[in-house]
Amino acid sequence: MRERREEIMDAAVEIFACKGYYNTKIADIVEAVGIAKGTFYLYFKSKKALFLALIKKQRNFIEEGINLEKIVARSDDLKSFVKILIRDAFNIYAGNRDLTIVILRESVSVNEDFVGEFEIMDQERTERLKTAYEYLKEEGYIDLENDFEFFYYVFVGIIESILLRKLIMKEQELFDEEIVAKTANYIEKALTI
Amino acid sequence: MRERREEIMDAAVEIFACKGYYNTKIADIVEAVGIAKGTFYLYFKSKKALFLALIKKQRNFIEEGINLEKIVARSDDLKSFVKILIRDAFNIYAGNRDLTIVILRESVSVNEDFVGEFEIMDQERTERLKTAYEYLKEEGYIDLENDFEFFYYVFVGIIESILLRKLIMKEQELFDEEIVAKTANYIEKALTI
Amino acid sequence: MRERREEIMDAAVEIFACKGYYNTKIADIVEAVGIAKGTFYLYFKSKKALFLALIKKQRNFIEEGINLEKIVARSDDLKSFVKILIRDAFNIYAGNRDLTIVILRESVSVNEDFVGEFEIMDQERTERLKTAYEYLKEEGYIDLENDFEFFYYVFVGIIESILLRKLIMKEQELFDEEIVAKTANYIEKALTI
Amino acid sequence: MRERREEIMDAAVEIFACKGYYNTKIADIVEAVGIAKGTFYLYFKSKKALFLALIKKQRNFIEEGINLEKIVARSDDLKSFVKILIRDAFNIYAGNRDLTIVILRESVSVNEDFVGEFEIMDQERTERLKTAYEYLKEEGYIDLENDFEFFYYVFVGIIESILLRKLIMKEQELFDEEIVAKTANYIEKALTI
DNA sequence: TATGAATGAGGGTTCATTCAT
DNA sequence: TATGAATGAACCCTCATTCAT
Repeated sequence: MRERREEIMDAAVEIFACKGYYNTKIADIVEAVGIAKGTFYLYFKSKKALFLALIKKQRNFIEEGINLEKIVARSDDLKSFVKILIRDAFNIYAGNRDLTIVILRESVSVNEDFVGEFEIMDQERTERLKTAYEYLKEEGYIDLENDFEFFYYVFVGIIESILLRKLIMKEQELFDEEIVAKTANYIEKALTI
Repeated sequence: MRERREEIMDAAVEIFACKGYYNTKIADIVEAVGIAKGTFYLYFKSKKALFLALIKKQRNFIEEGINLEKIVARSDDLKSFVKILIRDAFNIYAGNRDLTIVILRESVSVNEDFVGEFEIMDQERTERLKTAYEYLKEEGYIDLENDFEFFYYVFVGIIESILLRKLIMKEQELFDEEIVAKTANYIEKALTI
Repeated sequence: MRERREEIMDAAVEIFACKGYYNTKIADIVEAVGIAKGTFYLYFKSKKALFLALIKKQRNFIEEGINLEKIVARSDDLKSFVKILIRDAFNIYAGNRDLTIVILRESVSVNEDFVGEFEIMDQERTERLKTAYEYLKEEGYIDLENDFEFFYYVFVGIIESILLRKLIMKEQELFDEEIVAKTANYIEKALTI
Repeated sequence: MRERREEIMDAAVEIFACKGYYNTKIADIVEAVGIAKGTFYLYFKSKKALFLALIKKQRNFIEEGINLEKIVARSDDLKSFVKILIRDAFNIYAGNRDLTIVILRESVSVNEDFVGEFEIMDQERTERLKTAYEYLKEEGYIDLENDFEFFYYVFVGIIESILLRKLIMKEQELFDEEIVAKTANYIEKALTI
């Protein structure tokens, strides 16, 4: 049954989002799912393996949800590019609210077991941003003076800051078009000479 | 002996920064300090109490290190205000690198026991930023359109993003004047119409 | 299907011989046989029952393979008697190498559940040796001074010592005629005045 | 406190001797000693580490208790040599009855974790026996025809057989001089042409 | 103030066994 | 007869905290 594995991951995500990785016990998860402890270990080798599966899941969501080529095709200036990118990103996050919270939180925290995975996630993000950055520079949308390092800080910083507040506040309408527009606007201004 | 308490906090900060709160054992801390386990509990009621003391310490550093009135007095436009504020902030963080790492990480993570404290820290920061925001608006440095929510996102997001990368990368020259200038520049642009 | 039961026992013996009773999981056995876990329990009430069946099997091998009356009929002095007995014994063991290893090992080890069975096995062996001992004494092949206790120690000790080394070393030609002759020779000397 | 460690080892040996390694729980041991579970782990890293310590202990007993040079000095023919050697060996075993049982049993059983240690023990025994064998051959006490392999089988087999029965039967007077004399006698006869 | 041996609740994991299909 | 997902008791081990010295 493939569903059971999903069920466990869903329950785990919810609890992890609420209590964090360390404060979540296997007992909590299996109770939430309504299965016995042993059953958990039919689907995951360990608590750690479960978490790694969650990281993988989020990576997949991002990989599937963010297609830079499409964004490029649809955009014709910095503002529209940023807007589309942010809209896509927010859609992924809003569609996986708890998972996003979990990954965001634990990636900042420290855990030897996951550090490697989170580094890979960050590298992938850096790659994506680098591609975007090169595109924007080539098109003349941003100036040569702009350095990638700060391009990254501005993008990642502002978005993560918003995520952290919005997701955790459990607001209903996370990311309506107004938020998207505003976010895009601020980022665009920061990146324009 | 007040020093012994400081000694413990210093050792704890160093280890927390490296291994995180949950992976740090009291045994690690007392070994680093060179005292017995029992001694630890003469100075701190519990591991939790130690961490709360660290949060308090960081709050004090910030409260002492950031004096908005002085910044206001020294600045005469948006750029100079932001620059001074950021320089002050970076000075505090660079001067307490490990503590900053610890607080930054654990504040994003979740722990029922500290959630309240971190909320207070965030409120204090919000107050400070609000004060700054009001000042800048009154002076006409930023436009009425600007809403505080995004003012906060831009400020906090960009700075925390930089902190996270710079502090953890263990770069030697964390925050030289060039970084300060650049950071101020990007933030200023984001906040200008 | 009687064969399925045999199949399980054969697979179990092989794994028990390699990993020991406690380190062998039902999962290992059913995987080796290529059946489902549930199927195992159609043929054996429990892991313990499986092992008891193996003990029984070895008892049968020995009972069928060692016929003292025949040995008596074929022998005409101590040396020939011992030689035939040992040849027969070694033939049984070499023909059921893994089973012999398993029984030998676990009989020395302790397990409440099997202690009774192993005691019966030992009693049967003691009976056989006693019969042999009486015969040899009657025939005047060994002297009255010889006490049965040591007769047993010499026989059982030397043979088990050889078994333990030879079986486990996985030598190809376990028990050729030379080994038989030598073993018989040493035992015979020990038992002769 | 060095005594506490000894206390745990003593209790463990007694229970291991009775129930075997796998059927002995840490809970059994700490209950016997009258300490809490956590205390056990102050003295031993794990159950496995405890057992390794027991193996080490037995190796030390043997190393201290069997001094071939002294035995050589005291003996003037095969019989006296064997007798002294056996007396010394039996003294060690009788003086550490339970430990001897435990080691004897588990060395025959299989456990990946200890296999290496038991191989070392066997090598040491083989060394000792080889030394004895060479000495006896040089002195002309045993004939050149005698091969070491069977010398080992006779010695080790007979003694272990006796040990297994005598120790486990919990007879009071394990190894009086009569047993020693008899054992020596049988072994000597087996090894004489 | 300082010690460090002792505690024991609690967590992750294993695995023989069951049972609905 | 055959399956294999599900079970849960039981086990090893950790670690924050205590307390007699």
